Amino acid sequence: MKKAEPTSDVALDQMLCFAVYKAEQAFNRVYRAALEPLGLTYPQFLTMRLLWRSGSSSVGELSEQLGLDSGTVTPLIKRLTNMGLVRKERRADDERRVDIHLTQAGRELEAKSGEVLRCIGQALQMDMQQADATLQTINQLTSNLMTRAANVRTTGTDGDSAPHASIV
Amino acid sequence: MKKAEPTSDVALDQMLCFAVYKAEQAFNRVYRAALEPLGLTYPQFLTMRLLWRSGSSSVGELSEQLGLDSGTVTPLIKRLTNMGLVRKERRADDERRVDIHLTQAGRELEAKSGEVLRCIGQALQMDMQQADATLQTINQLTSNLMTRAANVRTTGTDGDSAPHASIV
DNA sequence: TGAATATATATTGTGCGCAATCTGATTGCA
DNA sequence: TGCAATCAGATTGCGCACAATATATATTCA
Repeated sequence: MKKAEPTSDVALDQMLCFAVYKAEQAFNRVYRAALEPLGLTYPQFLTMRLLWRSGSSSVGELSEQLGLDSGTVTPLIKRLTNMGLVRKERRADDERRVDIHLTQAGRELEAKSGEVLRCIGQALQMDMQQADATLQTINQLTSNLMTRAANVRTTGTDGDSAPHASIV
Repeated sequence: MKKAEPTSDVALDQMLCFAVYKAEQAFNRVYRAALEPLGLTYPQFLTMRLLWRSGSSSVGELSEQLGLDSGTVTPLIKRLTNMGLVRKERRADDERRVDIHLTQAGRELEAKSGEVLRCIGQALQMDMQQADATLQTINQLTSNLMTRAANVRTTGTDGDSAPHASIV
């Protein structure tokens, strides 16, 4: 019986994790260029988009929607505050909460966001169908990973129930 | 004629960039758990995989294969060195180059990598077909983005050549 | 009421990731 | 030979991202 190979013979480019890793890099780089005129980073832009939709939101709501924890969001908000785009206000009826409000400058910045998305849309080079299909595919992947994220360690050596360790 | 909306009405979950962003997060979290016994981070694991394949490699080669610049790779290597997994050696025939060699401990760590990949494979919950299809889809996306990454700013207001700024 | 518990946010420490810059080695060419 | 241009790595500074912890407010319930 053949001993299981360590599979280090599979190149990075054939691994799904690496493909996602590079796709994220690629998006980030395109956004970096497109966002340069606004002076925002990509996570800052996502945060501003949430605020443009809602007007204001608590730190916790933003964290949850972005999938980030307070250790990431708190300093991000601090930078947006320093830029004069948002304002923090402790909620009266629950003083643990801190609401983030757009300032006038923050509201005005939305006008420039359309051009950013147009840039990215152009870089994407996909029609709606293809973009949507890609979206579905990636969401399926994420959904699978999140399901098992908690109980990854339950494996053991249960043979072939894991379909392929080679492309992971 | 309808004025172009800022499209902040599109939720993050419908945006392709955000889907990729979250997929990367998900992979990272699954890997974080699976790599805990090895004491490696995900980028460190990728680097070790390259070295397990090649035995040794220059900083530049590693950077290029990982798609990262020296500002990321140099300190990463330093940490692997401190862990005793690799060793740096200036190349004799070109003293600008620094080769990274596996140590004995570094070589021995490969034995544990199979279990990591088995973990991830299990978390993925996909058969080979599906995983490969997903890989192709994502690589196509990355490839599109990288093509236009350089000349993102060339847009102007050229109307509808960009298929959709809404899902970007 | 008052003490445990839970919740919301902030802080600290570590490790990516990248732009900009620096140093030293190599190459090219006048 | 000698000096500019180039190249390989390293350094610095900033901004995520997350685990662990701290702090302050709310809630629960004995």
